[in-house]
Amino acid sequence: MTGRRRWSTEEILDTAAQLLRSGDAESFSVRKLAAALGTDSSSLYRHFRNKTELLRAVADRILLSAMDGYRPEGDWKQRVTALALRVREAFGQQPQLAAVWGRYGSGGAGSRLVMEELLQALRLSGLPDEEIPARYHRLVILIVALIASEAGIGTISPEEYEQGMEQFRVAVLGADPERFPALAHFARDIRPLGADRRAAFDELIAAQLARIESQLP
Amino acid sequence: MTGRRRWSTEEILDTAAQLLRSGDAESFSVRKLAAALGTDSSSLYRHFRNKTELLRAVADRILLSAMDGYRPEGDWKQRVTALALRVREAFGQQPQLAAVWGRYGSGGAGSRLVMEELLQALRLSGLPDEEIPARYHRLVILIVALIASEAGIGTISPEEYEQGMEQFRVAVLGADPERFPALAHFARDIRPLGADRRAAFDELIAAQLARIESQLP
DNA sequence: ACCTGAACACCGTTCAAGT
DNA sequence: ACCTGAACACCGTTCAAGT
Repeated sequence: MTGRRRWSTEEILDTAAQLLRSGDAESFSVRKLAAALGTDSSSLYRHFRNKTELLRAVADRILLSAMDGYRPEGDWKQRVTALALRVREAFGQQPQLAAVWGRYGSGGAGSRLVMEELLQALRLSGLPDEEIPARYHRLVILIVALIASEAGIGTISPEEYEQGMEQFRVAVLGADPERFPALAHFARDIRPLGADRRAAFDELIAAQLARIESQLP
Repeated sequence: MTGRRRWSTEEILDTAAQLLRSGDAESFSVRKLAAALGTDSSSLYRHFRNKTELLRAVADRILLSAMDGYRPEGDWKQRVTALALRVREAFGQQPQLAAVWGRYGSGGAGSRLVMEELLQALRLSGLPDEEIPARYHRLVILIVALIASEAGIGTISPEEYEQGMEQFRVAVLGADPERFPALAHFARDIRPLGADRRAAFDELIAAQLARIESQLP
């Protein structure tokens, strides 16, 4: 409408982040982003090689915002826990970005901040330097997998969620006690995959940190 | 070509599984499945409400095949570990089904077998019955998250993988030692998210089992 | 009663042609 | 030098019309 106009990469990322934050984020597309910018989708391919590269850049900003105002506090275990929770929290608001991050990583300024803090915390644990990269790697795998998995469940549409719960109930509550004695016995207490994620997150991280601690020289 | 023909749900699932197993599985679509069956995609909507329901049914068969020939062996920890590895192995061949499973679960005969075996193993641990559902839930979250996350990384296209590695290397190897001392120090030993998944899987499960053990009454 | 063709409302990405 | 329109090659899903 206003004629041609050059968009900076920054403006594009901002608009994308905004679009993803808004309610209908489930159906983000390059075409919708272009429409929000008042241009055609083809113009965006000057700034990004493909949709993944664009989303990775936005995911990195989530990490950046997660680290905003961060101050390390407490012992190494508290620092790792606080860091993991911050990242989880930040992606909890943007579940589809969490999925991108889980698959491709982000590889920008935000991920550098997170990596640095996690490594610094581990260095305080008393682990010898040679053992830190492997422990670091496992912690990253754990944290990323838990956050991306939770986010994936968080973007299920209500109809699909209901379909899933229906089948879950049939499988669990309808289990024949002869063939599935344990399942029948616990049926009423078995929770679906999306339940109690925060508690499970805390506990699974704590277990891994306890494991590291128990193996200190 | 042979004129009209009624497809059983079984035949559809078989063909879908076969299609997903074959090389170009990355781009599975309802239309391609219909083409493989020699019919139109619209016919399939008589058997499934939507694509997710279809894929969930196929994912359940993966669990069924994972449990094929399974015999529990060893103590409870060995049983949990063996079970988790079997499921991981089965989905390793079908990564896009792992993604569906991680998001929606399967809720069929296969998932019932897995739930039963996991609960039976936990019952042998010595945990009191009241504590079993919560521990079970955490283990499921952990196992599902790790398998789905690994599978997600496994379906990245070579070009996208290379793009990601490029940015990863820049972020890690290019870290300024002043601002990122720990990252710069460990740069050469930091691995990408997809590396050493099997070892990380084993170790993260083991940590959780050790945690349960340490909290036995 | 069952199946199908055609359509609807979308995608990501490319590239010749325009200004 | 930059942007755009139009096209390519797809999607999942619905439903009137056919047999």
